[in-house]
Amino acid sequence: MTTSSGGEPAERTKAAVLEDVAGLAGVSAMTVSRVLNAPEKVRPETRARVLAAVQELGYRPNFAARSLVTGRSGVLGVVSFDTTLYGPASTLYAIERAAREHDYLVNIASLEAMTRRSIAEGVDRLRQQSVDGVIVIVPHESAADGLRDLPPDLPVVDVGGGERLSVPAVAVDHHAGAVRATRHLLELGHDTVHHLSGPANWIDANNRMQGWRHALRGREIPPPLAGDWSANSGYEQGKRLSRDPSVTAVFVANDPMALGLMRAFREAGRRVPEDVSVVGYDDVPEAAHFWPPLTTVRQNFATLGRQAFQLLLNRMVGHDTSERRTVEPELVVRESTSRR
Amino acid sequence: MTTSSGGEPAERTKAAVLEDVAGLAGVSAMTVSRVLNAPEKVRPETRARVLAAVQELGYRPNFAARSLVTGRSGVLGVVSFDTTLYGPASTLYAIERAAREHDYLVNIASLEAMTRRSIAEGVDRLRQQSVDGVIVIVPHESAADGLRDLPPDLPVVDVGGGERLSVPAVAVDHHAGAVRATRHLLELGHDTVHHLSGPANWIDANNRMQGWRHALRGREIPPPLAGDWSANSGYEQGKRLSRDPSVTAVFVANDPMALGLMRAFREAGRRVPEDVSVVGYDDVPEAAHFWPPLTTVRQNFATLGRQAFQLLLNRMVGHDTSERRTVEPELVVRESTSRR
DNA sequence: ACGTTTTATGTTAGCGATAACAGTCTTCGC
DNA sequence: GCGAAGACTGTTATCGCTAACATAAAACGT
Repeated sequence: MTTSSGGEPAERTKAAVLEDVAGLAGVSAMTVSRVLNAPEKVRPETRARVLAAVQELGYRPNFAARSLVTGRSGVLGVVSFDTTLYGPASTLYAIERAAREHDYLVNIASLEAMTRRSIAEGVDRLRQQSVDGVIVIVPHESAADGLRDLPPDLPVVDVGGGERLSVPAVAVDHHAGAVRATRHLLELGHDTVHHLSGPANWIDANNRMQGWRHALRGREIPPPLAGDWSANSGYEQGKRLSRDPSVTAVFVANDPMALGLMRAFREAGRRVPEDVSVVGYDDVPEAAHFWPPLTTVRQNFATLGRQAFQLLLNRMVGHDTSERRTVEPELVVRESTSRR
Repeated sequence: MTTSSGGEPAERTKAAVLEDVAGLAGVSAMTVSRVLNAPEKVRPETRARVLAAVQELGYRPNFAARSLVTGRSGVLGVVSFDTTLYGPASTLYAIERAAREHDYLVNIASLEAMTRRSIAEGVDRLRQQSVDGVIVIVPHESAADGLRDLPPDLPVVDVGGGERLSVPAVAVDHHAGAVRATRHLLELGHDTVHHLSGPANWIDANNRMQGWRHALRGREIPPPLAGDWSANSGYEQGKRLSRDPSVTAVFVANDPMALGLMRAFREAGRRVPEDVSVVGYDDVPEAAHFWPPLTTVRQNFATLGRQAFQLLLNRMVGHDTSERRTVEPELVVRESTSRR
């Protein structure tokens, strides 16, 4: 496999390396390296010659070698739970785009479970591949713990992972979002608002529930139900809720569950929004076409992702801010809510 | 935490390297390397000592160094267009899981556009980071071209990228899926079936359209409409279609568009399924809770992703098969279709 | 003109790991 | 009991690149 002593220059057998380019251009390897990394330090003339050689040989720098000597890899990692869910998927996508603009590649590590262990393990997997930094998208209580004892030398940024984090973080202000959703229903004249929450220990679920509670202060607060984010769980809990004739308004913690819930109500003969108003959360692209079109709370995942990347970039160049940024969600009123 | 072995100088300043571990364990670096890569070649006793040293120093192998010498990186790349769409997201997720089981990490490169250029560029981005192989998820006509002139040394597998590909590929048999969907409607007594297709030049869209055409042989084939996969486009085209009273059955190329279309029909006073039957495609998790619950064609993205990874693994160990595997979709009958 | 800076390129020395070969030290056959 | 095979462990020699220093050539000031 090695270039045996053959007197002829080995053709396209092995990928060209720096030395080959240097030879062809009649310069030293170092000069080639400079052309690639700091072109302004090389005379235009030489540069052109080198570039031509690069072109001719189809040379591509060996990433591992460069990484070995510079200590940077140009890759950043994203640890996420279920990249199939709308939120994480959108965030990931935004991160990837932001990263690309800065010439970073993105490595993903999705988690089997959301436990302290598995988060640490995910970060570790990435770290072994020497990523330059990690963004963690784990909207679960366990995130805070999982991030507690990380190697301090690895820049980490969290997305949507709760309050008391030891690292820079970006999050959507779900409390505010929930308050807006709930107030909207109250302002329509409903005496109280029921709540279908997300699964226990999910940060988003908790924050939204707290926001709902907060907005309901001074009123009767009905016991919340919990789903698992799926339309199916919304349907199941919806069937239960639809048996209670006093229910006139429901704030559902995400859109798919709202969809399921509305179906259950409809099947039970309760019209939305005439008999009961429903507000969702997320504003998935389909929400505007649910039946009826869903009033919901829009999260700007693109901004979230971009901000996360920015924060990570800051951390990577040294700024040791433990900054925490917040993205405001927005209520989108459509036709699933109406005056009492 | 760290061992409280006081008095030791220069702790936790630099990450430990092989040599450090070797020193602590009283062996050579090579032996440490062996313990990590071929434990059976080291006496249990020594192995234990080394492992203890690894533990104590919190040693992690330097990926770049290893990669430089072995020529393998343990990373594979996925080139995809829009990882926000249900299909690609699910496929990506499945690939990631399969990869993890085999200790591979996944690098993603999403594309700005689907052109030959941009695909080549995406593969290139990944290649520069020396991925061991690439899976391309680009369900567009341009994929075939984009994959034509790839470096032959890089293992590449395609997912859902059309017929005449120069690389191993996995794909869902959309033709069959569309035939099933269309036949289902015909069997329910509809004279013909209208079609709302995906955007031009998307492989899936074309295949489904062809399947639909095929199933309609010998009958009047109404001119198909085209959307852009979004619920919104389904709504717009639905409005148009709902004005034609002769329409009694529609096969829609994906579920979100079907959702939008059903909304349009409903708003136009045409009941689904009493007046018009609708079949979607994808079976997104929400489809069962649309109103009415959507009859659709289920694609098994998990299988698709797993197979893609398998194929890539084969190619990476040398098997130069240009194998092409097919995954069969399945019709799921729910309540959006009924007898004429 | 001359030393001094500036600019352009070359040299040397690793980065941290593993492959390949080279020793030791056992173990074993007869 | 002694050479040979085997089991472990150690010694180089890279892998491809870039930091840091060294050198040669050009530009500059007075």
